[in-house]
Amino acid sequence: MVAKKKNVIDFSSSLPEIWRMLSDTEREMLRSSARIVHFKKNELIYLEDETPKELMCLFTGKVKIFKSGIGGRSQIIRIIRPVQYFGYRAYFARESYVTAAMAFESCTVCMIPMELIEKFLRKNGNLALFFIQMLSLDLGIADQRVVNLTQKHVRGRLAESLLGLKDSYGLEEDGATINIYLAREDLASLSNMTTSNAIRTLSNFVNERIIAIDGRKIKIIDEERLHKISRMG
Amino acid sequence: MVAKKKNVIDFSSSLPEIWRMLSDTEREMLRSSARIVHFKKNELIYLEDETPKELMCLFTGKVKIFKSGIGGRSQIIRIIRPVQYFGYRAYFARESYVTAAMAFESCTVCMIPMELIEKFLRKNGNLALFFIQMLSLDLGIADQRVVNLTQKHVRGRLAESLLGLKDSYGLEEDGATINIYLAREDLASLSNMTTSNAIRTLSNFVNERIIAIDGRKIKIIDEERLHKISRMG
DNA sequence: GTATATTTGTGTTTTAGAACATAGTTCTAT
DNA sequence: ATAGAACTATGTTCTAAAACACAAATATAC
Repeated sequence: MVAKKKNVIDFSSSLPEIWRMLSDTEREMLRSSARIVHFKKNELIYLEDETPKELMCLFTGKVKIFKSGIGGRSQIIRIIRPVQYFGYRAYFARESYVTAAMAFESCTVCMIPMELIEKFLRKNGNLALFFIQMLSLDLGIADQRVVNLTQKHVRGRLAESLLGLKDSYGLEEDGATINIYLAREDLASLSNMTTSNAIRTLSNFVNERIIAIDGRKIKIIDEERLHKISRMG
Repeated sequence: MVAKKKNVIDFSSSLPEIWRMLSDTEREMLRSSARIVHFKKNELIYLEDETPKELMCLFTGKVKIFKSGIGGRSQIIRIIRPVQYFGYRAYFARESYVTAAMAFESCTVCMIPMELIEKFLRKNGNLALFFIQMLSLDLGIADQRVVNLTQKHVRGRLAESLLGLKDSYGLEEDGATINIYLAREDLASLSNMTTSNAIRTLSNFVNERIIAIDGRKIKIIDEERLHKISRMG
């Protein structure tokens, strides 16, 4: 039997920022306490109200971070792409998770005990700054999102989501199709609208030749128009 | 002439968390580079697109952090009370400010060069953790706010804002009147609604004996009802 | 491979809240 | 002290988007 892949993970390329900032001893500690976990499509990675214990780094796959709101209506807060870190905010805030995370598709995630990370960053100013910068960027995005979701109309919000998905997950070989396979319901939850409205507005975009649809696959035809619609709200 | 108050600021009580974590040398450096600035009611403290240079700590007064959204429609993102730090996120993210800050009322603010703070926290794990924790708490609040502002109805959002104002600024001696003097327009901007709707909904709350109004002063009569309205959306 | 569940699509109805209009009231500046 | 500006209040109209209803098309499980 061939050696399992998980034992020969190249952390230096998989955990780029963190790995680079550590000393040799720290790297060894990290290597021995990190674990790789696989999640199937639609599997939950962590749940609201759980106690955060590990820093997670998405190696492969796609993840959504979501919140269940009023009357259980759930809302996607952000999406994670390889190689991004997630799951650490609540630990640092000394809170339970206020969000949940689910695999959009089959995923591999590296889990590192948060105690270890906290220990490292107390000594390692660069690592501390790295986390401060990630949190600061996310907070800026969250502030922007408040304005976008509350002030833009349905078309603007959907256009913005499509552009955001393209930014996060890129395009397929044809240079136009967004590289994600997403249910209309998720697209709606990301854009803060009902599923009906996501479907309807998507159809409108097709009629206006801004996008093309093949099942769940979305091809961007007129990106400039999308930008304009997103900007105008 | 009497010595100016600003020269005898007691940093140990005014900058509680940060001061406590510093060494004597660091304290001396901070003392010599910090400056105290006074802002009059409605004066701008910093502007969108400016370059962030200083950590700010509100000693006295009340401050709003706001963003101008689609078509210049402005929205209050968060409010600051004494003694809270603000104005540092954009520096850490290596961005320009994406928000602006304005004094609700006459304020004193302590300004500390961010370069100094960054230098300190690279060496000082506790200080780094302090900023990480503040950012993590704010990010959690921002995520919650996205759901609240997009899913709750007007009544729920207004009830939530009133309770938030009470939490931030407390009550007056009567144990019921919220200790802030706020225009309806600001209350609307905080709750993501039009001024008309803020006024109308406030009137409804008065009719329902949940609150009482005397000009801009708001007295909470039935806090339990407010909580219920806020929770139900 | 077929049955069942889920997702997608579209038309219709309803409603919350924005937009607008106008008047009375309270600040604020000189 | 008074004029003008800004804020508060309330009624009316209009509209975007939610809610609902029901096919049709896919996906998933057994």
